[in-house]
Amino acid sequence: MKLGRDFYDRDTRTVARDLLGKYLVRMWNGVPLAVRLTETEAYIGRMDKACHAYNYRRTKRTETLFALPGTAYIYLIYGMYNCLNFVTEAENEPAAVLIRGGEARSGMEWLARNRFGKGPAELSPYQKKNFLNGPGKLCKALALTRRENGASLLGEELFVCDDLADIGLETPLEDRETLTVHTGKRIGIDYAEEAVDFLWRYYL
DNA sequence: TTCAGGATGTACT
DNA sequence: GTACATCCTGAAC
Repeated sequence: MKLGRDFYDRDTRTVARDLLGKYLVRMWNGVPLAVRLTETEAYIGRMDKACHAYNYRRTKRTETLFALPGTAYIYLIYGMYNCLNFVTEAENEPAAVLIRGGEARSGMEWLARNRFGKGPAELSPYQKKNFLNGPGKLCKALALTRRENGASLLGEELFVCDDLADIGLETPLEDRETLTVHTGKRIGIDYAEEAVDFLWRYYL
């Protein structure tokens, strides 16, 4: 089933946890690229110094964080990489889940081409091991850039579902096993004072 | 396998 | 001008 607005319209930490094991689907040249989500982080503007919209700071960049839940927030980081987030909680409550990592489930040809400019068979062991284990890597493989900032997650082009049958594929048995969710401190936010210790990173 | 260093552009002070 | 929710390469071990 495709996740609807109600899924995103909840506490951001709950959404971040519940997204683990779900499938992010990106339509690309008429083909579904599907990634099983394995790592997420929560960012909550009203109380979190690590959030771009901390204390409701509203700028051109953070505007998307104030949008309806179920909106994609994509920003440029370090001048060359894009990071994908899902906007959560009520409209005008700036919060989102950063998508930090996943595993390829469908559209491997395109994912590999987008990521490394070559086919899956040509990838080195190192490239396979580090295929989608980072927010910039995931965006590159899915060809997501700031052009998609503000896009809806409830349409046909970009969405999340809990079963690969939703895109006409079979869900692997291993994906049906009980999930073990780990929590930890978020990555790369050393500047965020007390918020560096929040255990708002979730991973399988 | 780990580490240092560099790439690169924009948002915000 | 400074920092940034990152990633890759090459060298050392």
